[in-house]
Amino acid sequence: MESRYEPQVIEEKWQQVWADQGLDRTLEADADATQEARPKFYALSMFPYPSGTLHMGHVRNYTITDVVARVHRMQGDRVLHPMGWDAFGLPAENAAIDRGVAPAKWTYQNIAQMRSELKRLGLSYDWEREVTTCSPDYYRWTQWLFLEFFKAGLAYQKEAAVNWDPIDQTVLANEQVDSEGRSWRSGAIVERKLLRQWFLKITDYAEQLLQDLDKLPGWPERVKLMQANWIGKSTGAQVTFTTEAGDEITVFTTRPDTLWGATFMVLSPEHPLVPKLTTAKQKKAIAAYQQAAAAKNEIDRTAEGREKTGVWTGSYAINPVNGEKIPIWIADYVLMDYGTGAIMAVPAHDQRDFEFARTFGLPVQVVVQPEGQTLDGETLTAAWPGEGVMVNSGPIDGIPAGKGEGQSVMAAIAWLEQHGKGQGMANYRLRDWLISRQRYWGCPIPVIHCPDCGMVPVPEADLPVRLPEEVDLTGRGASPLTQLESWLNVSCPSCGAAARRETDTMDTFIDSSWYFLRYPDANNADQVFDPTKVNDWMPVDQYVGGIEHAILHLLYSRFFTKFLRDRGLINFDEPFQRLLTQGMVQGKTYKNPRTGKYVVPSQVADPANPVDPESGEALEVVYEKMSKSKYNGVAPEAVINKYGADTARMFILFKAPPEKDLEWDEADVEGQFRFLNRVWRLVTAFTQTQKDATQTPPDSLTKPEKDLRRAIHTAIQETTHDLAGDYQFNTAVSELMKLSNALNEATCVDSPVYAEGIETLLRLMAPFAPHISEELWHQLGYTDSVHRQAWPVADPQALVVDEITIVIQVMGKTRGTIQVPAGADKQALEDYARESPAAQRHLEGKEIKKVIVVPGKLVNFVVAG
RNA sequence: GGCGCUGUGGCGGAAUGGUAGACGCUACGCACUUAAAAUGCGUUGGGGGUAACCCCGUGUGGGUUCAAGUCCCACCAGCGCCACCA
Repeated sequence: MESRYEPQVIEEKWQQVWADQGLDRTLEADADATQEARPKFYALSMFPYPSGTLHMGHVRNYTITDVVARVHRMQGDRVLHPMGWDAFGLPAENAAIDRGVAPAKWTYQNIAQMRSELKRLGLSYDWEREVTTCSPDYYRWTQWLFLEFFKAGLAYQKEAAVNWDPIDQTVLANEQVDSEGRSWRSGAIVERKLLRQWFLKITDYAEQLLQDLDKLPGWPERVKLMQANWIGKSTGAQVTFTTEAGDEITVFTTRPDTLWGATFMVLSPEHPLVPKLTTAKQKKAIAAYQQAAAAKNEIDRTAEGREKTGVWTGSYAINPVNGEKIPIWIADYVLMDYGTGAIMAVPAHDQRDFEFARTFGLPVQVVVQPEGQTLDGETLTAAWPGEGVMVNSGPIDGIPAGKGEGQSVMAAIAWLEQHGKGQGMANYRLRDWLISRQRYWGCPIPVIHCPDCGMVPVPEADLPVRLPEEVDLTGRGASPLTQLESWLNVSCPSCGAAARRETDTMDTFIDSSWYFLRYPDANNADQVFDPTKVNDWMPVDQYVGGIEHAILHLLYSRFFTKFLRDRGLINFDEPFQRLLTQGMVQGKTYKNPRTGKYVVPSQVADPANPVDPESGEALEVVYEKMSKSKYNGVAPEAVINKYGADTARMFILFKAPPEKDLEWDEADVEGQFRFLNRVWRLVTAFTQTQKDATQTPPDSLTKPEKDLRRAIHTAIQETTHDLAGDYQFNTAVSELMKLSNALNEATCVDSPVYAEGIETLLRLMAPFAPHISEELWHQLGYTDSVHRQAWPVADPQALVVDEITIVIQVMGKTRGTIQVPAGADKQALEDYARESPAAQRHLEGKEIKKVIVVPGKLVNFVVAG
């Protein structure tokens, strides 16, 4: 009587057994001191925000990392594979506002829910190292790290613009402002308001963060490119202009060679020198322009497009290279927070400056003359940013002009430096990181404001600064922390005077910028971590997560790592050795192409030929990001209930390469379930006929045995290859299918080779489908876990073949194949090929000019005519 | 505007410069069944031929090579990131 594959039964059973046995507990470096030192492997998935339910994207992310962790365990590494919760953030506050549930309660309930869902996936986490960023045990050390930045002078306050909701009188996060610039809650047009904010000085690390991207060969190129773009280094020179009144205005330019063509200057409306430069006559106009610019939010500023606006200050500056007197304007196309907030305008060679000059009738001076043309400032219709020869440029006249580090730029920098008028330098687009949030559910910034001592850090012994849990959240007014007198009022740690706590909390990106450093020593109550343990486990060997974190999270984590290295806390400078950015999981939608509306799948009568039940129009089937409004979400719970976790895991790995988007298709899931059923029948049928699976293969094998053994060892070789380095889980799974097919077709079911095949299949399958592999492994009669078995190693002997297939080509076209002895040399191959019917057929009457022989592959005849 | 990535059957996708389409899904046919489901077997890029075989085919156009899905150049389409960045 054959048993049935019932994933629900065996999955629950084995999850319990593994938990009881502590199968997934991490092995520390000193755990097996008597044995040979084992290599460490740190496998990490980006930890989730506990929103309440698991979605398919999570399943994909964690399954990938789990397979990697399991393979490394079987290969003998000691593996760290932890999980935790990125638990601070807005949704908890929203839940509190909407439903009156305390953020902490809501968050911990969600964590419990998601943890139990995660456990049903059979992920091999060491749950004893779980971290939760909203727990005082964790954020105490977040605060401690903040103080390290503070001590190092890298945490500072300055005025910065925030999104201000004038109706609710509250600060909004960028995500709370819709595309039209309105508050998500009140619907009011969001204003910009200057408030004192905390920053981390990430710009100090701009150059290192850029340079060290080269140290990351295991990262996807595009992620590195995105980071490089974000850091945005440009090289050029800094030049100081002096006004008639003697004030200095410094500008940054990437084209110092065009200095001789600067005909005016433009300052950002917020530039501190503007009031001083403004003449009495211009005061009104300037003030009006500044006010208009300040009121504009980012949306308006970009929506305005190309139209150039600006006002003359009434003052002039002297161009340091030629002594010319040029007017100083203000305009909002010059940004205060890039470069110096001021530019020299070279309208002949910069399109923006050109447009500005034409709008306001300012002079245009050509200093780069392209070959074969004579540009004239009067008649120019667009700026010439290209190459040419320097003209009207005094000392650098006649030098070829190019972009970037071209000759003219180098010459100009050399001249500037020699005459003390400027110097070559680099500028970065990267800004300092604004980390303060005027919100409740976050890590409190551990600072006290004393009327006498000023800003005083909370002493280490007083950490953590606990986030009070008894608060009312309304979504209106300031953060509840600013109302909570019992919490707010403290005595100054330095002088004892009455003082007040800082009420801002930290950006949640801070919490996630160091969590990977906590896992190696997650329960340390005395230290942020034991450096020995962190230095042992770090860096993360394989990090897996969504591409949406390509810039911020990964950049911030790199910044933290470099900073902590500089503080002497750790001995490495990059946190993530290898990075895999997995693609999205998309759901199937039925979309009416005319109306753009989505139809509920249950209303589609014939899925093969979908029509709109209302209009009868044909629907198109498109895969898009899962969402309620598209009726295309698939809940992991439902899939596990129906097919089991093993099917879900296998399907997700097989359906697409990990970095590509994956189309969730029920029919394919069925197919995957069928495969596991085939394996089940294959192995259970085997255990009924074959008693001893442990026999060693005999010395001489029959042909079918040899063929099967080759299939087995090819599967080992290919699967191992697909799991090494560039993870190709989809082809690895297909290798498992091939091996299963080979065993199904094999005739030598009584041979020890067949038993070897069955065992190998289970071992190779264990990381992918851990439950069914374990169950069948035990059905073979073993009592130890399949997950504790060694990863199989391909036997080169088994891969040896007697005969190989050689391709016959004529003029590069394949004309047939021949079987030849495996050891045949070049000459023999050519001889066999000449005699082959395919060659005979196509060579008849032709003159052979050349024969290309690629041993093991092909013979190609090159003929005349 | 700048910088990148991707284009392969009905579909998802395989192919160290060397037999394009592995593996799977779908569809069709057959077997088993009273029937269905499940399962098993077969076919499944296009065209021609009874067959052996032949011709065409990896977004488009060129090139390199004995040989190109793969390398180079140009273009087209889709996607991503950055963007009044001096």
